[in-house]
Amino acid sequence: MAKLSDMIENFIKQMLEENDNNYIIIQRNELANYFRCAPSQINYVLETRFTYERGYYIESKRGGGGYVRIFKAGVDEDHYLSQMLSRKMGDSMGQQVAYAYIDGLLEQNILDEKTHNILKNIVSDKTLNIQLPLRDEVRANIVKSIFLTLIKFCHE
Amino acid sequence: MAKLSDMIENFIKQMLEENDNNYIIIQRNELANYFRCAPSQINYVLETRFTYERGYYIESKRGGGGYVRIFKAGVDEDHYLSQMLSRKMGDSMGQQVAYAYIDGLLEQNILDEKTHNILKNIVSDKTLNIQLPLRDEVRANIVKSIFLTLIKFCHE
DNA sequence: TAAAATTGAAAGTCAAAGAAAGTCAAAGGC
DNA sequence: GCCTTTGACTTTCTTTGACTTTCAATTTTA
Repeated sequence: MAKLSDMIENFIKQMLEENDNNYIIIQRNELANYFRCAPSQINYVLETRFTYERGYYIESKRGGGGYVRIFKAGVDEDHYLSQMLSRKMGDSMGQQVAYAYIDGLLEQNILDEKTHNILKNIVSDKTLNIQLPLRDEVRANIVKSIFLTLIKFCHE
Repeated sequence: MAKLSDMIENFIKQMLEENDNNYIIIQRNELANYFRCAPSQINYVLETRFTYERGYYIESKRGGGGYVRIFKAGVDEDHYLSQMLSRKMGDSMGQQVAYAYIDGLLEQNILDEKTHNILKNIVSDKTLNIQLPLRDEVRANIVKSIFLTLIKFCHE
């Protein structure tokens, strides 16, 4: 019965949707209290679901008056794609990171669900079943190729 | 007494029939418990009876809140896809052959132009820049994975 | 009274425990 | 001899809790 993380994820996403800004501010302990879970559970959700690759950015402050601020990347498709490409995408990429990038494309409404699914399966370890240094290199190439193709489509 | 595997197979098929969606979600351990068998028995049934050649697609997640999701293709309306699926694609595939398969998906209106483009770039020699016996094997896997995933989405 | 220490209120870190599912090889039945 | 069945072991994902760090406000102290 471990849907807690999913519930928290959806809760945060809904807050982001309903908000006029591209960010929300939460109190970690308050949210943990609301869901009756350990505060670190919130960190877990943020670390696994609201990553840079998925188009999110987290900022926080400790101590009195502390907070956690969650940003969601903007809606300019072209900009989003080239940002992702130019920053951080290395020559080697693990399965989870690749998944995150592709999830981000769905969340930004750049891909529909069908394509999203196809691409995730393509970059899975199961499909890319070759030796490990190579596998992650091919995967990085594939993900980059996806972003490149999408950028081309922006300019048509 | 019918074999256990057959009983489990029928049970799952019935669940699929009675469901409005083209998929069902089960807990592996729960089902194993229901049939009083080892959990891995469920895997055996899935591997031998719910293969993609027969028009099924399996998706699963481990850990807390884990599940197994079984999709059934709507075979009737999708002549093309089910034909391709039951036909064996080789374990190795050159660029041109892969292109042909992906072009076919566009012609059958199974893919839109954007996705079609992304996929063709993925299976290109340029993206898959590894040594040659391996390259064609990975490419074959990718193309198969595409068709496999499409099963999920071919219900009216 | 200004710097320094104290305190309490956040958030962060990390590792262990728990909860599924996957793998694989050996044993059992026809 | 090939399907089935089982069970031990592995891997992945989630949840929890104890401990740490940071910050601001307040209180002490020179």
